[in-house]
Amino acid sequence: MELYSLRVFQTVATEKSFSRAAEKILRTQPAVSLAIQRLEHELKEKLIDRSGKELLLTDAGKIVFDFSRRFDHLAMEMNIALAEMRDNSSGVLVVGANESTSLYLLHHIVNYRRLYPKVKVKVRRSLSSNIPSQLIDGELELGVISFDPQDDRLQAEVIFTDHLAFVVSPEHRLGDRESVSITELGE
Amino acid sequence: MELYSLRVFQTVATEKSFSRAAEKILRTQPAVSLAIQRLEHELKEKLIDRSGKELLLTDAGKIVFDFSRRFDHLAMEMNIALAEMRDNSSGVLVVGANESTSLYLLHHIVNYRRLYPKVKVKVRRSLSSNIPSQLIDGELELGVISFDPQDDRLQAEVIFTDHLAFVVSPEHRLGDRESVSITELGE
DNA sequence: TAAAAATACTCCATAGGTATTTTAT
DNA sequence: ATAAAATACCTATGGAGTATTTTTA
Repeated sequence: MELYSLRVFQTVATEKSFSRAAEKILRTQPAVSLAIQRLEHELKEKLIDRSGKELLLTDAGKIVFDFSRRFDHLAMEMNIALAEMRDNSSGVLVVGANESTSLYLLHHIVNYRRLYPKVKVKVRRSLSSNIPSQLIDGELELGVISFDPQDDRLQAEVIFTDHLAFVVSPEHRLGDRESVSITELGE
Repeated sequence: MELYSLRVFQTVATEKSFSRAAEKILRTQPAVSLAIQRLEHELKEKLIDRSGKELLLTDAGKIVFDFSRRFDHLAMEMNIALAEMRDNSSGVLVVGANESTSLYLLHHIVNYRRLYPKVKVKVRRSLSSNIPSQLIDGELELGVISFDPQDDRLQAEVIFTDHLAFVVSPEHRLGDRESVSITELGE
């Protein structure tokens, strides 16, 4: 059973006429007749009493009429729910990143836009060290950095893991070392 | 938007796969793909995120999924309501009538059966004068008589009005009368 | 590379239209 | 006799199938 048949039936019931209903839903009278017959056949119930002077609903017809209105209401409710959602899902998402990290961001933006095509994504070029404070200030919604921000007002998630190779001349002070820590490089 | 599309979407969402959903609803995978695309196009909302490893619903998808279940429940409720009604509308209707009144009954039986094809109508041939007491006893549901039963345990409704012509020889005692009352005939 | 989904195309079922008949008042 | 609904028949839209390509992990 489909919503369209119920809407046809609902129109016939309210208009109390097949031909007026047909006019209202922009169909011909035979199309309406057949739609009602199909619905009656599907539900295995006569819905309309065509015998009397004015068109009347059978007991089953009254039940179906009642439910067809409830189906309509539900459809309307759904549209409202979707409309409300749209107001919150269309807008701008500002992401902070710098030249090196934005490379790893691209793939995620592609995925995000598939999900929310209505949201405009803005990538703001920003000094890595400034990104945490900009997030806290609300200037950015998301930021990409290559260190742990260590701030419990922020939530961090690893999106990419990279390997850094340290290349140096054999004459250099660290030239014969197997591995070097980041802090040693800072010295 | 039709219930079928919602059911297809619901199946895809629960199965988390287009092909498994197709199998379940006895359709091919492309048919399911297109049905979802039509629904998305109609609602102007992406419903399913196909990018990730596992199939996920978008925000709109979650809303539609929720409503599709409510639509299902409503359809089920309607079927239950109709089933309950059927229990009360199938049975036997016993009508009492005699030879002369049953003539006028036929048309009403035809109409009644159009309304309630499941009810068996039995016409019991009965002496007119016995019908009121049989109705009171519950042996009959309805009776057709040609006089007012004058009993407040019974409800009477005129279903036909007839004219009786009195035909008599001109030699007869009442031969020259313009009109004759029923009581005079009884004398 | 393998799976799952999307696309291309073809076909056919069925909803809807036109013309007409039947029914009811 | 008239108005409304049902029926007959035909057409065409669009949903579903098969075959294939594209995508993504």
